Amino acid sequence: MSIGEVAKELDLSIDTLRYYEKLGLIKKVSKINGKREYSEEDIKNLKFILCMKSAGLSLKDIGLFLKYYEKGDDTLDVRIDMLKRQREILESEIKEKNEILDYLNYKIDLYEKRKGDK
Amino acid sequence: MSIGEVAKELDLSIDTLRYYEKLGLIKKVSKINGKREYSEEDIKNLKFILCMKSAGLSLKDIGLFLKYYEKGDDTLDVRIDMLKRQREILESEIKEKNEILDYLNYKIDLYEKRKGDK
DNA sequence: TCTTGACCTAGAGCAAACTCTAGGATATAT
DNA sequence: ATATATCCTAGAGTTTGCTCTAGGTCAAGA
Repeated sequence: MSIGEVAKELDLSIDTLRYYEKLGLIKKVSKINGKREYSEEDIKNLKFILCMKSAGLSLKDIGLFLKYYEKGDDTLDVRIDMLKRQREILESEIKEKNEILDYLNYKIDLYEKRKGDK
Repeated sequence: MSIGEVAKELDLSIDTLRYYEKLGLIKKVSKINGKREYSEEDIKNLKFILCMKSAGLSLKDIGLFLKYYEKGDDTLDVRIDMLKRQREILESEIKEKNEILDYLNYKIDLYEKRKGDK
């Protein structure tokens, strides 16, 4: 898959794909005729990165995690810790966002009522 | 309340408080002896800003919202729109984060099982 | 043949949201 | 009287995560 196709598929910019590679989040993508050709493996890894990103990890932490991952099972504990810590963050974010959602709903209600009053 | 007290109370840095003021998110805080003295009103406004921030609005958008707010009821519609748009964003964020949470749980489970296997 | 489109590199630039620095004032405790 | 803590301003610097620029290669279609 060419970089343009991957970008479309994953909804990233071409620049971002090259940027992640430069940061070392994915290995150097193999090239054909000087052009990147992404393997299924590459795409799987990119999807994982996006997932971790949605979980709220910074690119730096994702890189760290992946480095541990490459070291194999010796690093299972560290990785579990990272995931658990992130899970806590995620849980409190969800909780907070739900509260804010309630507040927004309350506020919208209030405004709509006031609109009707005029 | 002094700036230091407010910072502690709202869990912001002193710099951030001055920064928000400089951006015009809150009015110039009155000063006693050249030192800021925050009123209850100021604190209420700061809390509102933090709330909007948690809802995911940028400082710029918060400033915009507050500007509309000051203009009074003529701007109700715009403000309702902003809040509704933000509500949608928030809802999809919550949904996504819940999915990621499921994934994290799955992943952690997997890892813990593997740990037991060794 | 010419030109269009997709790709390449290295490095500069950008927006957001802080955070820090330098240099200084003031007030309270010892 | 001196040291410590807290505050002040203006403006520079930082971090994150891109995004854009300049200058160039290469293959395919009109």
